[in-house]
Amino acid sequence: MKGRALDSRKELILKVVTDDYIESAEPVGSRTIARKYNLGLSPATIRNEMADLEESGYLKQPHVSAGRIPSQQGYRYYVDSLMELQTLADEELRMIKSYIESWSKEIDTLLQQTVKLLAQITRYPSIMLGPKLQSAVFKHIQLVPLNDYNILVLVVTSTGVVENKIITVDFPVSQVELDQISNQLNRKLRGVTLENLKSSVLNELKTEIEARNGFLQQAVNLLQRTLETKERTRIYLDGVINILEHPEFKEVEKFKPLMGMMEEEEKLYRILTAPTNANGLRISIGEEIQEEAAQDCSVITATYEMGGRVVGTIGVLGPTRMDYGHVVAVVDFIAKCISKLLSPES
Amino acid sequence: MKGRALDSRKELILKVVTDDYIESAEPVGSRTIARKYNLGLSPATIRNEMADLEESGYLKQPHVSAGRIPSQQGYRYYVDSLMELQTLADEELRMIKSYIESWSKEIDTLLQQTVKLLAQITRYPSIMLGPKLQSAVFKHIQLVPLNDYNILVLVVTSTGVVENKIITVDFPVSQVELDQISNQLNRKLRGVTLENLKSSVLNELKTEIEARNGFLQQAVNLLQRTLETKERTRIYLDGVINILEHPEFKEVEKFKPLMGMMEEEEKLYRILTAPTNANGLRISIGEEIQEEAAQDCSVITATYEMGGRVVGTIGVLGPTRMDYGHVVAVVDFIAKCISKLLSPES
DNA sequence: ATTTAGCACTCGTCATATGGGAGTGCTAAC
DNA sequence: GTTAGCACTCCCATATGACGAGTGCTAAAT
Repeated sequence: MKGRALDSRKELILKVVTDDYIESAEPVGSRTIARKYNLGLSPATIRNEMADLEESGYLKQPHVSAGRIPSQQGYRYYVDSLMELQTLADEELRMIKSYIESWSKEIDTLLQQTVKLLAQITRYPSIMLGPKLQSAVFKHIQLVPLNDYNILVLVVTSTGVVENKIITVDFPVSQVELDQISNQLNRKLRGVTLENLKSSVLNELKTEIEARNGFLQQAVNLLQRTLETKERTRIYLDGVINILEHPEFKEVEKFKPLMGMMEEEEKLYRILTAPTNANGLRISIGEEIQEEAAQDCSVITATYEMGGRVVGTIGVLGPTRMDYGHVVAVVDFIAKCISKLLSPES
Repeated sequence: MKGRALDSRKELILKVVTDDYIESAEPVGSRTIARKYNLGLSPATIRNEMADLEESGYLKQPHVSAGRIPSQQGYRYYVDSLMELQTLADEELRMIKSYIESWSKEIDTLLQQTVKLLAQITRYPSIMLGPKLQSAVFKHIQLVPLNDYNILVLVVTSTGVVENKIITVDFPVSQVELDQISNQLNRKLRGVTLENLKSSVLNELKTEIEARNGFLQQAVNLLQRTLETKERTRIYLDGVINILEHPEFKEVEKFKPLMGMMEEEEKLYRILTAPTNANGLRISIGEEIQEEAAQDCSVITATYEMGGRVVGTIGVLGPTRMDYGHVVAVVDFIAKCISKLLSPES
């Protein structure tokens, strides 16, 4: 009974119930449906259908004399087959346009602005993962001595991302020596992707220069250590306040676990990096999110690219009773915008 | 009547009322005081004193048949004259110690950890302002061409802080040319504080090299633009969830404006940079905070230093009914810790 | 003059009762 | 297969009243 495709009238009713519940946040009853949407069906018929839908797991009742609301399975069916993708409103396009026009070349600022924009348009908390280091192309390395035993390693990649790490060494190294090393490394490594760099190039380099140059050897080690310990890209979060607009969180106790989750980068990271399907879009509903605190939430994410490669994820968190049709369209569109902004052709 | 010093018995009662209210979050009545604290006074006497304290503005009543709670003026008097500074608990010292031992040399990570620690110990939301750029000492500049018209300007300061900015130029500049420029600038500027750099040194340099070198001229302009547009240091925030533990925020509507405020860096910045007194400690109560959304809150901040100069602020936000005696001690102590960590003597 | 006991009064809180309304399932008629 | 009718359930908003904590005031005690 579960999971079977529904006949078209049941689909219609499931769709109407879900649409209405998403809009009103109130359980929807047969009478409401008959009155509000002209389906040519009497409340009694609708009741029968709803009872069937409940039995097969698509709807549920908060309590016996209330209307129906979609179950997780119901939302899933809705999202997969029933939902109407919305087109962006003029106002929204206007906001996006003005955002694109005033984009910052500072990647950090740009990402911050992007996630703020997404939160503003969707009116849900929005989360974004910075671009993966791996897919960037090596551009420049600079070694700056801070004092005798501490060296600042700067790695610049093709899009202006700067990674920096402080490394402690056992013996003093002079500025001049460091400059030499930087220069040699720059010559050798320009144009290599960090991924390759990490996995193979550095090791080749190491054997190649074996014994030829003690300092260079050291420097390669430094670089390797830098890339290795650079654990995770920054996470951007904005619009947390938006979720408080929804009645399901009007009690603090409901909101608290979610707030806790959003303060743990670790958890946000896990949520955003769950596997996605081909086109990069992903919708996770309720328990599909592997996260205790978000059982009553849904997450919509899209991946974004940089020069044709997927490098990061942007997404929205909301109650399961979320405006899927709208948010999917927005997230998808904005992910495409950021991909364009990050892939320089000029 | 207002603001006059209180006689010792009134002080005692104001202190007891405030202490008790901070602990219980319930209005405190004369009977409670007489029973709980052995002051050798009858409830009636205490009532009379409380009536006086209310008349002169130190206490107020939520409603006529409830106990008293401190007014803003009452808290102010408490904080200035009555509060007992607590000493840190062993557990807290242990946490701080383990934090110091595992400190990260990445300044960004270090600040993140610090504010998390503060939030954990105080159980209030904690905010921290990154070190002001101005007081840092110039260490290194690097110009990296990203493509023909975009140049990444990297400025490294004495403590390993990296500022980066992308600058667009009108005509292509080659890597070699940029290297020359970087080198020259590095020679000239090493050891100068950014403050001096911004205000005078760069201008001197500009006139000095006038016409001698077109590129160098350009580069100085770049540097100037970089330092100018680097508007504000990053703000770190953690432990927002803690404030939800307090009954004054059990209704979402009370919490919402605060959440909104904490998502606006602009506002956090203003709160943290209000003027402080000599020793760097500041306690702002209720309306003393120039921020609509925080009228029922207090902020305790301390400044921290880097090589003897005040460079930033760290603080805690809580309800006016805040555990001042405890939080002041912790904030002060942690500010001193971070000052030590940031002022390298090794 | 100050302190205290006593007392009437206020007001918020909590538990209980009550009625209305929205919605259901079931049955019988269409 | 659909629908009208109806009894029934259960939430919710409102009213009610008892209770208790706390007050101010007055008068007596110190």
